Amino acid sequence: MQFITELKRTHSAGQLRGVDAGKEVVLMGWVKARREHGGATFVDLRDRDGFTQLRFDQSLNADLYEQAKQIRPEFVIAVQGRVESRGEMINPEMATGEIEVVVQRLEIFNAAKTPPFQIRDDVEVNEDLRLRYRFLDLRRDGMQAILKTRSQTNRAVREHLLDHGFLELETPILTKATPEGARDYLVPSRIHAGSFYALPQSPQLFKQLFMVAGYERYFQICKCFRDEDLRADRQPEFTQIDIEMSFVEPEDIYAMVEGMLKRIFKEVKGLDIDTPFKRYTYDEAMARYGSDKPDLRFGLELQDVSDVVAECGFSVFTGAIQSGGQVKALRLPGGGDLSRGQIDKLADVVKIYGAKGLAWMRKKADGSWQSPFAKQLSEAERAAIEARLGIEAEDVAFFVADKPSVVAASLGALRLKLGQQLGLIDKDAYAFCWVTDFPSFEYDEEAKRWVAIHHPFTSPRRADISLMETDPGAVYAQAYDVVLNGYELGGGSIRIHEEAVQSKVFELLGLSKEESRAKFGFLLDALSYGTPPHGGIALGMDRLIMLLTGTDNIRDVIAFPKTLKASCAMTNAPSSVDQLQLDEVHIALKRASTPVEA
RNA sequence: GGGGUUGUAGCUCAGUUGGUUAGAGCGCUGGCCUGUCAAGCCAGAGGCCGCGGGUUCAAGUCCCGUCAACCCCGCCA
Repeated sequence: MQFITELKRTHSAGQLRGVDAGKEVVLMGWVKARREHGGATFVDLRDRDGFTQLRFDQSLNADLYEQAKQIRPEFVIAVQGRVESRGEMINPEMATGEIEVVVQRLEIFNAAKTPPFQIRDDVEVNEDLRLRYRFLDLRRDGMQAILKTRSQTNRAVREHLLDHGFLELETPILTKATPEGARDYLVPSRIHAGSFYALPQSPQLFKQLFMVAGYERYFQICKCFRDEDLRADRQPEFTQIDIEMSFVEPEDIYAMVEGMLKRIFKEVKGLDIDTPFKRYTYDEAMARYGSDKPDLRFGLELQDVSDVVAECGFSVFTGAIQSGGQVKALRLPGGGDLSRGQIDKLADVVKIYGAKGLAWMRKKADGSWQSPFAKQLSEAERAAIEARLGIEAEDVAFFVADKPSVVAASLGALRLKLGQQLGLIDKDAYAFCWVTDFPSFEYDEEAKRWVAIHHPFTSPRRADISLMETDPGAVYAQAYDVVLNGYELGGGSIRIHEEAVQSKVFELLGLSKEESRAKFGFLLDALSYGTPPHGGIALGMDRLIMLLTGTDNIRDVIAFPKTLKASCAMTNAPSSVDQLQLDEVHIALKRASTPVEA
């Protein structure tokens, strides 16, 4: 025995071809399948490269044939043998199908219990079981392909940025809690009783300080942490491609990111994507798509009909307009065959986003309207709506009347729902765009104060700086998102590089001079010691991999993800800790916690 | 914090208006088979119907609670 010390693996399991016939080889890997034929046993041997058929033949070696009978799926074995052509028996379906390895020597490194689920892509398995046995799930071809794509993407990012003069620099994981933004993950300090580090929500300030320090072009592929509720595309810890550049304006960032994404798609998918990307201002995206991350793979744009129905007899419309709202519509060409039941289901969609209801009309073949509110409109008003929306016979149009944020959210969601339901989305398309000119601030009704929409270090447009004192809601930011197929792939901004402007923003956000000093004194100091104009962007690596691999679940692209409740099904993190550990970090629990099995 | 879906064999699921002994495919175990291709044929084992209450003569099925996973709203500078 002692195979591993005597013999080295000569080939991977995906490597051998017809021309290799006659070679003596050593393969090591996992048993994917065993087919017993009474006198001959075939074993598919898998490694991360592929799989190769092994043959154990009773007539050639009876002892070995008996040994092979104990082999089961997922055993890890090593074999030495001779590559033979399969002659007439070639399997064109598999890469190594021209050959098989006739085994002369076998060693079982490790037997395997019957796995809790079959290791194959075509067997559906409950996700929580997959996550509990993630080390088995990750053996599946599909998962291996995703993580290989992830590795290739990392490589393409690094090569591209290094080629363009960026330095890959690291920033702290143990850092300072921030008053703005997402909830922080906290780490108690042992040495400083009662004090806490926070895990970074992003390396935002550190990368700006690299610019202050004169590094000019920085990037990092880094973990970020946000303690907020999760979604299909959100994890508590996620990976970001973090970029910052000095002496730039937004156009420089756009060009750089477009070049990088072009390279990624070329190297990873072999696809040439079109650049430059389309551009929409935030206001335009919201108006036309009801979203700041529009899915441009299909049409169904929204239309404002407020002016047309302002004087009509339908109080749902006029009431919304009179209280400062609007009425917008979405025309569905050929939607006339939707049933009432289907329309009711669509009404449920808009209600999720706060719409009180979904008004609709259908233009029948004879030109008349079928609609719950048709009678409330004059003939002229109906004609004006038809003209505005371009309604033709057998079209349906949907209307939402409410305040603008509700109209956008609900019709935007309805648009996506219809796009998916009616198969309007080309699954192979990659529709990129930039969304630019976000508002800088919005008023938080609950907190009764202004908050930054992007982050407090984002530079307002220079012309808008004076508006900060008079009309903060009218200030637009030099902020931009890059959007792909309805996902926010990344976002960034030109940063404030003047201490006076930064102080003004802190003031607007309700931070006193003392608080500003306490929380961000180091930043204000830095801005006072020679700071270049600078800006950057961060791209969500996990979402990028999702789009590159065609999954809609972020857990599929993370090797060891958390569940929706932010726990790890495999390790059972988070778990309780010993009293001693708590004492060391000066923490007393409010009430005795239920011990969690670690 | 709120709304929704799911939970039955190792896995994926079926299980009627509440009614006899809870089924299927895959997997597993054993047998047969020398050219299979994530084989085929035969046989067998395998069930806390998520958990706890309740209604009922009778509950996998109805009701209440609870746990877990998932999807969404809020939240995510």
